[in-house]
Amino acid sequence: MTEPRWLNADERRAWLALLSINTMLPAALDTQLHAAGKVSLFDYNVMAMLSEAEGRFLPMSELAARTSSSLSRLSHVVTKLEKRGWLERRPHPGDARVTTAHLADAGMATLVALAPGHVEAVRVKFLDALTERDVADLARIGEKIVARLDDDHWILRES
Amino acid sequence: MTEPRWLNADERRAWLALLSINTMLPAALDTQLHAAGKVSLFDYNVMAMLSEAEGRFLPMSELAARTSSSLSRLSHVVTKLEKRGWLERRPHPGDARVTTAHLADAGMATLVALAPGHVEAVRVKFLDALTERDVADLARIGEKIVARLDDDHWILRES
DNA sequence: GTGCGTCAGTTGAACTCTCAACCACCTGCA
DNA sequence: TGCAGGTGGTTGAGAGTTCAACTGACGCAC
Repeated sequence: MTEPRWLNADERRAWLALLSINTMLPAALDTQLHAAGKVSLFDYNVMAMLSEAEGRFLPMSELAARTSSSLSRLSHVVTKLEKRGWLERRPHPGDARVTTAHLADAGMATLVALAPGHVEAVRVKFLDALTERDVADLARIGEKIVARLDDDHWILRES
Repeated sequence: MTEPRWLNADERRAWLALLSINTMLPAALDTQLHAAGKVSLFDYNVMAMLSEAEGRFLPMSELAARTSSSLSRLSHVVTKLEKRGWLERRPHPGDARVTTAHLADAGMATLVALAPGHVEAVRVKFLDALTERDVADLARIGEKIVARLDDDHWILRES
């Protein structure tokens, strides 16, 4: 039971800033998306990830990985989005354990309608505060943190 | 209605990384705190902010500002923590609209017991992935983002 | 081919958060 | 002095999230 290493000034600043961003940034983006189309940031992301996948579908577990969420959370949300006609669940032909989530045309249309406003909000609330250099640094540092939290996270697969 | 400015490669990397950190980091710290003492990261932070305040109390609105939360969310949580005997609400002598939240001795004891494990988790899950330089960069960039989201956020008051 | 451990996903209950409505009090101003 | 508007805070309902328990299906071992 050794004395814990408390945080130094920069560590504390970095941690407090991250903590604040963590609550304020999703809140701001949620507000914009909810006003524009009664959609949460998480809902949006689920659909965005599907829209970028080949064939616009993914197994539930892969979709959970790409949204950094639990399967349980995803399952509840997919049920909700399915009721709105934006998504569809289908059994996987090769493995009966697997369910795939497909982005329906109505979901794609919603996404297309929402995307410009959302991207603009991401810029206004976040990216516009930074220089090009900052953005590159943040990408690098952010990916280090992601790697620490999950060493084979999908966002590390490409780059 | 001009064409939206889509994200370039670094912007996309930075945004996706931040989004992932945003869901995974609180989840990891919540898990540790919940295992150690049935406390959420937000609960912990509420008590930590009070412990650092002079006299170990703050008006609800100031506490909300320091935890980047809504007054409503804070009020519910304070009610919960009050039931556990860790906090106490008191009326403000000078202004009857104001309620102050006081950290009780039992709350302070809980915090002291939890702090070493929590700080260690912050290091393991996050800071240890970074160099000194990274931490300084992140602090600087993070504070820029915070400023963009709330230009007189309390963490900007000191530095 | 039967049995056992694991994997993919779902569900319901308990808990948390958000949103809007509300109350009490303070402030300024006529 | 009295009332209009703003501030600080609480509450309840509804939406969302987590956790643990559960179902089926795969796959390998014998």
